[in-house]
Amino acid sequence: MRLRLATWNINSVRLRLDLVERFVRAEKPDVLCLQEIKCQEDQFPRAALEALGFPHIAVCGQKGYHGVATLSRIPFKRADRRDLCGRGQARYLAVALDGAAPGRKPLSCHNVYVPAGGDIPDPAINDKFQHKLDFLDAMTAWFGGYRAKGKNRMILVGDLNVAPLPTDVWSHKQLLKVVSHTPPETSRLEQVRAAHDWIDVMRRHVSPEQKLFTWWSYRNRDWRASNRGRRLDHVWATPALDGAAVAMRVLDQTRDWPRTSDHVPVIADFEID
Amino acid sequence: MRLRLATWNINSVRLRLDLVERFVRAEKPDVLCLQEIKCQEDQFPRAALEALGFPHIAVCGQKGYHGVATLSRIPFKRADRRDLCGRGQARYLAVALDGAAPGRKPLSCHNVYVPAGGDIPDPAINDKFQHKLDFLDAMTAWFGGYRAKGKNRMILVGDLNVAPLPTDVWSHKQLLKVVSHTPPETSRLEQVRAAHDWIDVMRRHVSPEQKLFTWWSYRNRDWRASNRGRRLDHVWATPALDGAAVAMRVLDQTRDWPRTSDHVPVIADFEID
DNA sequence: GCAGTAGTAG
DNA sequence: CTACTACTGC
Repeated sequence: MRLRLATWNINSVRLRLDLVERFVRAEKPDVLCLQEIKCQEDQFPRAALEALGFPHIAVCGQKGYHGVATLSRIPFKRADRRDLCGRGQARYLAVALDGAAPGRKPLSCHNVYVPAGGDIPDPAINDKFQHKLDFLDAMTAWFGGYRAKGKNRMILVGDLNVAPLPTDVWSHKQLLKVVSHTPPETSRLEQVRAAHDWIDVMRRHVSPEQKLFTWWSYRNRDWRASNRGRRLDHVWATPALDGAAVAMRVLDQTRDWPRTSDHVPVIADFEID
Repeated sequence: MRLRLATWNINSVRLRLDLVERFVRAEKPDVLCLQEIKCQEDQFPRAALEALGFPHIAVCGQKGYHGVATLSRIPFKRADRRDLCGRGQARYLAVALDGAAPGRKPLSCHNVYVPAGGDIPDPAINDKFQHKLDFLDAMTAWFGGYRAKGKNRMILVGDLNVAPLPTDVWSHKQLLKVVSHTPPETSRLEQVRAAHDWIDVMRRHVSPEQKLFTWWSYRNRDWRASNRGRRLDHVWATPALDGAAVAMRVLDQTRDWPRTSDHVPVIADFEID
């Protein structure tokens, strides 16, 4: 079957429910992973999103900040909300997409929101940066520990808050000392990736020599003209899914929608057997 | 000449500039008195309101709260910002409308925002209520002291935050202990009125037996059905203008406008010679 | 710049 | 319910 998966840091799902609806009606993803929902589970607009065609919804939320949710047209089980580095924050939600290929090999979807890391890239004086590095290390440990890692069919999506490649930022040189593109972050993200042999699906579809962004700050008034973006949102897949990712698109037109998120959605189409 | 004067507690002029424009284009007042502009003078949208046909603008503002402004199509002079009871708040602005009848008898317009008074109608335990009573007494002293009071042509408008008559509230009985309609307030407002022989222009046009409201709380979701309003906004004139107020209207349709103020405008037409 | 929080004010 | 003040976070 064809599976369309989308990820979007929505920056408050309650405030942008109308934009989620607009996006879903236009693109019809089968699975939609949201980050920064900024609400508790009981405040999540579940009914409206069910009505939009997602009967299966899992929410991992907290008050005011962070929070992730996975919406699905197809059934899933074992929604796993996990506090990966023990700070009591809602940043990781995994579901087993058993409805994607009933009776066949399992497929799981891991929705992640990595800490942004604050302003100063020094863990000694900025605990938020320390937390970000710790969280990335915890991801390495958690996913590295998955059994039979080479055979598992897994998709990891979300706002990883790191732009790993020089072409993932508008200026590699200017951003080397800016949180999201510093060597301690990019090297740790590479450790996360390598520990599980993750494939960077977006870069399978867009050459690493080409600039590719998913986030533009609200502070740039003309985001498209200045184009000071970063690729903070990612779609990864395990080697068992290599070749299954048949298409990928970054929906940057949503960045012009009224009162939108500073992140744009990323869509990946998988051909699952 | 015919002079159309309007008063409106706008509850943030910056947030509702579009509504002011809509009102002005529809009703074309010559003088518009705003209360609760909620900004300092340098934040006031002067250019936009000049472009709307008010070349003469006086602002008496403070940061965040209160504040009054008088906009005029016709020239005025001597804008008098006055702290009537010495608490450093922006609540009173008078202008001399010499352009209304050039070379003739003077005409002045006094724009007032009386303190709301808090929740508990007891000056001993609620200083905001004390302030309201003090402010009303200060108005009595200030206007009572105007020279040749019987001959002066003066108009006083604004949000006086008192509903003096039983028909100025939706339930006289239920509101007798609610700030805005308690005896200490209504008796003090009557002292203000009597000390200068002010005429209650609105009640010259609508019988005191008829309910008449200018404010409906945001908390009533269906304001028109429940109609739990109060007459907090007023238009007064000195006896020298008796008979000059040829028409009066309460613009309650604006209460249905999107994101509107909880107060509606009051328009009074004067035939000035 | 634009979310959320809390408190104050109306 | 809807303004404002601030603060925090991204």
